[in-house]
Amino acid sequence: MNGDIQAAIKPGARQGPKLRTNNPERTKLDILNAARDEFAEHGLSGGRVDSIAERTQTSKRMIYYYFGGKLALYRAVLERSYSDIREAETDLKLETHDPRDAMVRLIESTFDYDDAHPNFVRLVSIENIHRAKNLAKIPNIQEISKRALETIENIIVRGQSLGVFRDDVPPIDIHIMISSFCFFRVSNRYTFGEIFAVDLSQQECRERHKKMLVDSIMRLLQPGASR
Amino acid sequence: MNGDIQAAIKPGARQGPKLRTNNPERTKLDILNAARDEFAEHGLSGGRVDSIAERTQTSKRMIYYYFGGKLALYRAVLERSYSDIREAETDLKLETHDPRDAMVRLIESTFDYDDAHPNFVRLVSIENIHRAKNLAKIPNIQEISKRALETIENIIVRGQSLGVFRDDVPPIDIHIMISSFCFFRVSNRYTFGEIFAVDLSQQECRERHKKMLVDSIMRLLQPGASR
Amino acid sequence: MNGDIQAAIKPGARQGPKLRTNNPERTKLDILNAARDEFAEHGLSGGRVDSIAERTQTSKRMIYYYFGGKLALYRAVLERSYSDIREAETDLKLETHDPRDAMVRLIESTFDYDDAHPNFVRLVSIENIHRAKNLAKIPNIQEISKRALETIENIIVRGQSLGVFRDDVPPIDIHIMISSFCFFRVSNRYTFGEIFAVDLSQQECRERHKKMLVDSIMRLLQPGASR
Amino acid sequence: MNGDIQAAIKPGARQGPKLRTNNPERTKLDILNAARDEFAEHGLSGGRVDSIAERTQTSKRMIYYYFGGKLALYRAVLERSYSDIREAETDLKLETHDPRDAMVRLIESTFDYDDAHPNFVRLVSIENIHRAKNLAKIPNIQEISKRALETIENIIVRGQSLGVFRDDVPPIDIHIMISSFCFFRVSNRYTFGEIFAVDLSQQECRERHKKMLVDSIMRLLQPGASR
DNA sequence: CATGAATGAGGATTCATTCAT
DNA sequence: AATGAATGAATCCTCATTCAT
Repeated sequence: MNGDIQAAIKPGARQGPKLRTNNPERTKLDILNAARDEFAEHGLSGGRVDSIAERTQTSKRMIYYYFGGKLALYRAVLERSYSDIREAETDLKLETHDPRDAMVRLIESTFDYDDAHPNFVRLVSIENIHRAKNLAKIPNIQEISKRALETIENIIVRGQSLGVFRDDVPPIDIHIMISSFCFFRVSNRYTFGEIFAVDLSQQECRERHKKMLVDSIMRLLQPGASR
Repeated sequence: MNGDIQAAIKPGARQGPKLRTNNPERTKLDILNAARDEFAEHGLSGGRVDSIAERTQTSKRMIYYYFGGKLALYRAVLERSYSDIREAETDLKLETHDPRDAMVRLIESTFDYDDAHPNFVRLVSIENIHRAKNLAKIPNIQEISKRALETIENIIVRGQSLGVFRDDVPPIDIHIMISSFCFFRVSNRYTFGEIFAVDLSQQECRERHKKMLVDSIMRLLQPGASR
Repeated sequence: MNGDIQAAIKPGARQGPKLRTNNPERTKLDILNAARDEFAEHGLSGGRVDSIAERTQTSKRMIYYYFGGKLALYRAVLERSYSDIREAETDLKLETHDPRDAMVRLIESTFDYDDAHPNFVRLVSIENIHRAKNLAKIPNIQEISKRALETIENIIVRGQSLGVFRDDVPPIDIHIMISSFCFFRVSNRYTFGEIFAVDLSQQECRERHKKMLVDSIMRLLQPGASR
Repeated sequence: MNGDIQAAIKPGARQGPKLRTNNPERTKLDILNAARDEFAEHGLSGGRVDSIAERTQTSKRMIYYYFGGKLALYRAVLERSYSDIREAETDLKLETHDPRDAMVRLIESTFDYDDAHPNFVRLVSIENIHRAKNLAKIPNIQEISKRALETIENIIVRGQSLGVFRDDVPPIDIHIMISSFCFFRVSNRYTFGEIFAVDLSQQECRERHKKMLVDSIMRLLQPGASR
């Protein structure tokens, strides 16, 4: 019916397959990594399925084949990002350390993780713009994350029984205190840097901030009269 | 596909102006407020010009007439949000207070501002996703914000000369310490709430957190041996 | 970011506007007629929005502008098709005729309408494949159609009171009897023609069938013993 | 966009065969039945190869393996549907009955067949939308169907020679008269039901209509003056 | 100062089909 | 005899923006 010019070049559409892996897991992971980068960079609405495809070794079609759609892919990215961080956390083995020492290590590793994973931080920011409604759809998300809180609880309780930590601060509040600083200096690096003409990503600043956070939390946990 | 015939669009009836103000300033402000809400809710890429128009008393055409386009409108929203917050800050008149008292007031007012203006927090998060490149386009943005840092510097310097504050912590680090917590508990309320099954917006939690932050910063500023 | 070959020719997309009417009603009607033909020809799922656009003086974009989507457009077509036929029916003015004469006229006009409007017949067939769920969404569809039944009821009741029609056949059954034949010989023209190697659309056949239907219904309505 | 992460497609798990029959004929029949249901429900363009595969015990790949493609499968479904009905017709053995009695039985069995096989009715409607061009491709389709007409011819000729049937109505017209009513009340059940708020599938209505059709055809065949 | 009508360019998704073993 | 993996080509739809008065 329309055998006219259909056969002519369609420049935008020539993102053919670059590699036929015949390896589903590898292909899926390839897509997942590409999607993580794209969504971290542009958000859910700003991320383009075409751009994700261009970042992969396969075609756009495979995104739909393996993930079903843009939203489902975003959710898969979110899920993996959260299991990645929890995996990193469980590797720490802090239960056996002296509580003060364990706390310092926990603070530093949290600091280092956010600093080393700006894309994770961006994804979490993005998900908060969406009021976490995609995170809520991920099964077992609370299970996955529970361990983070258990770790800090364990350290604080042990410190309290040794008398080195005060006992009127809930572990979750210490957690949010630590997280907020580690997260913010990565997430808000740009507006903060623009407004105050500083570069929060510099090595010198990073070390100073890490020390300050440790200092701040340790002082906060110290038993004795508040102001 | 549109599932309901009732929803069939009647363009002529829908996009017309609801009110002919003949008052340019009022119309512009109306648009600006609508845009702030829309962008805060959905981000820059997620925000829809149509939706903004629907939130106003005028038509979509007026957005282009007065602001030129979506991006320019977003920047206008950003600019106004930042001048709003700086205005709030200058109202405090902290220069005359006792330094410790001034610091407490500064912390509490920062806390209260973010808590009371979640849309501002959201806009800043969104702008960070865009790496603050729109903020950078706003003339005098550093001028506008400089005062915030001057205020905290003034308090700390006065405290140091009175010997009530230590002198090895840069004012900007205290600022980021305060900001990070105040901002994060609003910006990351959703993912945090989802993961740990808590509601950070509750009155009881708000008061506890405000006290903790004040306590934490005052301890941090206290002269004397760090751990 | 991708200022590469985006600007190159995209042959498939060059169905620009052929005419800028600045006349919404005319444009809408143009689309509606094109859609009627396309949907009648290929059904709802088989009909292509692109093809509809090609049949019009405007672009595909206007279909979405005025109707919202493919399904909504299909429903608009359906609605108009049904109001068209009811309009034709109300023009008959059969209430004043002798009942037998009125019945003959009603039968003949029903026969002629379906014969002259194969696209209407096709649309109704198509809508039945969809189990009339789109028809059900049209407001007042029963109101629109009620008159058809009232007409036949009026004729039969008058005939019964004059004793020329039997009174044990419900008007709606007479209606379905008439409709089924008029409709079927158009709707099933193709399979019937293929199987029995006849052409139901020929003038001679049409006249023979019309006479037979009138004869059949008049015999059916005749008072007196059934077999 | 897929609204539920649960629905994320696991292609490997979804498209695999559920049963390895090692029985080609059984597999083909399984596919054919699934295809009949799918095409009857959604038409040729609306029917999905994926959906057909899901209805079977095998994989989508087998459809191509055994039938070659969607269109060929549709034609196979059509062919089988038509041979099924002709098989039913030849079972009647009407040649030996009294003509009037045979005619009644023929009418009733036609009525019952369409009533009992709505999917056959739907397929025929669908094929008419396609102007029977697929039916035309089926070899021997006229041969297969010729018998239906021969049956009715045989009855009418015998009735005419006995003087119980008039001789000015062609057998094929009686056939279309019968078919149209039997077919229409199934094919157009939905639009008719929606418009007139009746349910043509109810038992009471079915019996009333069957009686009326028999009455109508017998009156039509009755020798004697037409109106 | 204001606007109703119109739209090009993209963007997400679906579908029948083929590849390679 | 059978299949898991992969895909080109549409196809529907959306979005910021401009035209013409």
